[in-house]
Amino acid sequence: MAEGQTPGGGSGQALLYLTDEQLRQGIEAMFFAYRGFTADPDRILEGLSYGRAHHRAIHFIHCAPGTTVNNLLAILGVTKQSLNRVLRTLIEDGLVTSHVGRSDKRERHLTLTEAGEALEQQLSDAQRARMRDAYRKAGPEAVAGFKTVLEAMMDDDMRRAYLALREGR
Amino acid sequence: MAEGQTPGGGSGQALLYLTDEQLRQGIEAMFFAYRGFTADPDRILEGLSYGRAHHRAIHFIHCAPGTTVNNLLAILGVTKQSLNRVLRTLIEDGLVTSHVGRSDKRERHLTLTEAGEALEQQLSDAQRARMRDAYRKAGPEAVAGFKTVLEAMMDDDMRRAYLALREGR
DNA sequence: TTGGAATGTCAACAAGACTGACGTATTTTC
DNA sequence: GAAAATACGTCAGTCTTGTTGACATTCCAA
Repeated sequence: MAEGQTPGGGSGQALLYLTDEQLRQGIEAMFFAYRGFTADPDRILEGLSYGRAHHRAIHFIHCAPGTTVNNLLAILGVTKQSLNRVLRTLIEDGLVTSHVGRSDKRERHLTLTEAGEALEQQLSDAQRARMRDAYRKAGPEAVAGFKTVLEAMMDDDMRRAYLALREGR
Repeated sequence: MAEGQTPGGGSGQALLYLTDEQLRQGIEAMFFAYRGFTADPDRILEGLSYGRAHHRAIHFIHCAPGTTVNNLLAILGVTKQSLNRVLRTLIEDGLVTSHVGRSDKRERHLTLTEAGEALEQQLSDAQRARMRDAYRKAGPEAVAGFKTVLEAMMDDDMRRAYLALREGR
């Protein structure tokens, strides 16, 4: 507890960006930015009877078509009961299809239907538009720094999942 | 819809960081990083009967002691009824005090008690520790870029609230 | 002084997370 | 071939945290 005000512990100058005050600002920036980050898709989903949970499922099924339920579970970090509620409505509404696996018939492979892809596009366009504006305002060097810090902030297994998704494309 | 793959529209090279794929990566990085960001405080609060909402209230009351309920409402972006439930438990448990305003008796001014400050320290230390590690790994230039992008990602009124908090200190 | 606006409280409800228990099909292991 | 493990679905119940609606108090201005 009571971490020092100058965490470097004597190296001075170069570590000014690690003061408690700087860190607190970063924490608040993260909080407010995340609100903006989710605001646009939330607005779109409001009208339909879907929520953020549906958005996340749709996003990752789009990224990894044919993924299994278990896979999705690991990425989203929720329980299967929780995911199942979401998936059931998406399948009922014809946005997602579930196919029994060929090699392993216990698995269900999830894919977006045409309607599902359309909604994904709509949500993704809105979120990317904000992201693009932010990136453009900030410039390429800032964006590189942004990603570096975010990556360092993840838990180890989340970073693995993140990097795996990048490679998969 | 169907935003182009190279959004610059001809400028080529310099705008490669604005491709849909780059933006998508940023979106996912944001998602995974936010999970890490909240993981440590969540773990601490798990044992106590508090959640993330309590953490947020405590954080901002700590930053602006004596703030009113309405003020807090604007920052947190929830309904007053929702905030009230959280505040009630915090007051009952002796972590927050609520004083009737002197000039305007409708207002309640909120402050952390000693116990409240202690919990704030504990939560904040945990969150800062992760932030500090991430910052240290990433280096000062990356951190500057990180903040620039986050700030550009906020809604206008959120950015105002964020900057106001920075100035207030 | 009276009526409207602002501040905050109480009650009821919904979304979405969680745990725990159970059932079924399939695969793997001994 | 029988037993254990895996993948998935479901039912039931709880918790946090958001919502709306109704209401009390206080302030201010017509």
